[in-house]
Amino acid sequence: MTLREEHVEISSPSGLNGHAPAAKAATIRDVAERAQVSVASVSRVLNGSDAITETTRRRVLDAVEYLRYVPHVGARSLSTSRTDTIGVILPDLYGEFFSELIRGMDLAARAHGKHLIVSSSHGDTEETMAALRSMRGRVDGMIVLSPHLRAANLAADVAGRTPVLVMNGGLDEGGRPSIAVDNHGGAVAAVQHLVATGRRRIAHIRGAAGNLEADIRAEGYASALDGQDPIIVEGDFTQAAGHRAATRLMALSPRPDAVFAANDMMALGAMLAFQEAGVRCPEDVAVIGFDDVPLAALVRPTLTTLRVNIAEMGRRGVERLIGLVQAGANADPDTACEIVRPALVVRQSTAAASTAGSNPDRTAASPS
Amino acid sequence: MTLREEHVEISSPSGLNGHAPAAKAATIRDVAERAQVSVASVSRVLNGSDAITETTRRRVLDAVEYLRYVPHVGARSLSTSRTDTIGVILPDLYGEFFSELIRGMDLAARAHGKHLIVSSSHGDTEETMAALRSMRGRVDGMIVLSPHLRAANLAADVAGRTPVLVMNGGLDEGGRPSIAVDNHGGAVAAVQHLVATGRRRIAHIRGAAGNLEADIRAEGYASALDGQDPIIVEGDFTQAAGHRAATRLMALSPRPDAVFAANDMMALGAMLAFQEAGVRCPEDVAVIGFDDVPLAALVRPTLTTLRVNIAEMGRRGVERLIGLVQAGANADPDTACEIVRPALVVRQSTAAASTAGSNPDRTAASPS
DNA sequence: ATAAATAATGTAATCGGTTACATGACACAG
DNA sequence: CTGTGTCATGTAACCGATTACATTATTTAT
Repeated sequence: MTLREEHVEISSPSGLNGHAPAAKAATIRDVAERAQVSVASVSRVLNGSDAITETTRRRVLDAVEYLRYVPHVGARSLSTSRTDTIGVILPDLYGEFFSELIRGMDLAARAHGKHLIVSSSHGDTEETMAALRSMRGRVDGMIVLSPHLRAANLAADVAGRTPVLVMNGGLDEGGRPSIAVDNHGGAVAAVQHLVATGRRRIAHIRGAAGNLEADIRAEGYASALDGQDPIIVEGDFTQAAGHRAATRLMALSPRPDAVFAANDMMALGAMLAFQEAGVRCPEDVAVIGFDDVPLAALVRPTLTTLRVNIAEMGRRGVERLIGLVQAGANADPDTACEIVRPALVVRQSTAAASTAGSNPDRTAASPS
Repeated sequence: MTLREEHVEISSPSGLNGHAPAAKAATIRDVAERAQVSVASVSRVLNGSDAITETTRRRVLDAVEYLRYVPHVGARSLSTSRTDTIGVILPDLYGEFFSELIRGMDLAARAHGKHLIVSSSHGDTEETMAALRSMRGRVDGMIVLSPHLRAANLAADVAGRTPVLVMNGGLDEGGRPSIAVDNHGGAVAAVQHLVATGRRRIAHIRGAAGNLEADIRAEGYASALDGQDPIIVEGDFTQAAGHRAATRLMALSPRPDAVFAANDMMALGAMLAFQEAGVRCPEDVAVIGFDDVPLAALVRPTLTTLRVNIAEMGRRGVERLIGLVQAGANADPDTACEIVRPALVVRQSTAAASTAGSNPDRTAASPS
């Protein structure tokens, strides 16, 4: 006991609501002192682990309440070497894809009492590494999204002991735990759908060069063409690129009667370009996208696409990572690559040249 | 010096890349030992504060590199009582509004070397408080978005010493540092624009009841009507609500010749409903939204709306909060309410019944 | 009644940084 | 050659939790 007087605190004049004035944050020792117990007991009550008398528990909880005590996270993490935080490194934060992903991750994280640190790297490999380094030690595990295979693997390296879950769309992860969309299968399904609805000249607007998912989708497209020669134009996943690509496709003769765009935004851009040029969709040209962003159901004609349940994927990612963290240095390294299979969602944009109708099948909330 | 032998480390057989085997994470003491300096010097080098010989600096940095040393964040935060992390509590994570906001915040955070913890509360006041409590001590400051005035104020209370920046759309923040959209001014501008383009029966589709921003926009609408009686139908910010509301408006006679929806998603829903019913936009009815989500420029007719630079708002928020954190218990409490004025973006949906054309004035990138 | 087992609580070491203060080295003036 | 000031570095206390182990109280067995 120090020299400080020990008498019971006189309820402060301003303490009308029964709270301490608290000029400085209370520590576990303050709580212990006020509850007349040891710091060990306080810790035990707060972590619900050991056997504790009901009396003690009450006393501690009252003191906690009165002092508005919140454990110091840093101190806790210092002794437990856990942070209850997981880091997410994204190539970008723009667009509905990432917002959906974060939503799913947040859901899972909350459910497990974890916190989420997000950071974007603007697609730059070097920045990805920087983000990673700065997160190291701050999180119990990380989820890294990168369109480049190399970046993701480097990441897992730099991370050292920190578990890393890779989500970069590549299936071949060299034994790293990962989750990936079946881009190949999705592309094949898209082409087959177009073929099945009678299309014969199917073009592809591909994603950014060097982007792993773009490559795989393009490859899937080419492999599914039944005899027809591939018609591929470059894109970069933006709506503007889709617009430009469609313009180039219209200049071809014979003009393609179907377009498989590597993502929805490009598909939308293409649809607008066709519309502006008086080329009717789906009558003259069918359009199919990839992702099923909410927008796909809001445009007219509504867009046929391959649905990836993005939020669900984010949820799974977090859950999987938490598993990895708990496994720790255990055996059973969970080295699997989980594959998410996109589902074909047929809407108006690929109708067989005679169907119409209105079926706004999804809605999107927006706040403010 | 302990009993452990002190001889120079034999370069490990696996250390081909010049790195330590590192079975456990290196501490500052390991670095000090390897660099043959004291922990104080290591700390000084790493924090760049004090005077340090070039020789020492090199030795330390080499050791850091070799051991892949990363300071333990918890320990650091324990002694400095800083976390270099800021928390963001959102009512929801759904939709483009929040994704844009987070994007802007991330940008600013990175620029200042801060980390971002995000969490959503699903609009529930109780959950907002829970999120807040669990973040307390984990962050240096928080940004709280809440559509309910009460929640935001409670939040600032619960936070205790942690600085809180409120962004809830309410202008009257009782002296709390805040950033808010000028919802009233925006609504007035919307109505005035409709009046100026010759509309005479202007209806309003309002946002969710109890939502502060919805209330203010509705109030602004009513106040700007020049003599005309208000025509207000309920909504909840979703596209589906806009659709339903428009259906009800079409049943009125005489039918309104203009609709001001409290956000873009409802405006889009309304436009679709009109379109399906054969009511032409803008010829028969003008539609104006609020927010300027990327989608607004992608639909046909393109949507006139009030642009709020959401990402910029997020950036400002973080910057402002960092200011608050640095000010600390200083005087000059920075109690201002910063106001963001939305800008009218005129597009096709409010053309004066004779204009047409194609002007896809914005594009949106999407990744995968 | 006493020993042994069990339950509840307390004491103090520990985690890994930062930093006030102490110490040592060195230069230069006298 | 000594004293003094400056600069670089080292020592050790401290931040606030957790938890192994020690201690005390309580129950049960004999």
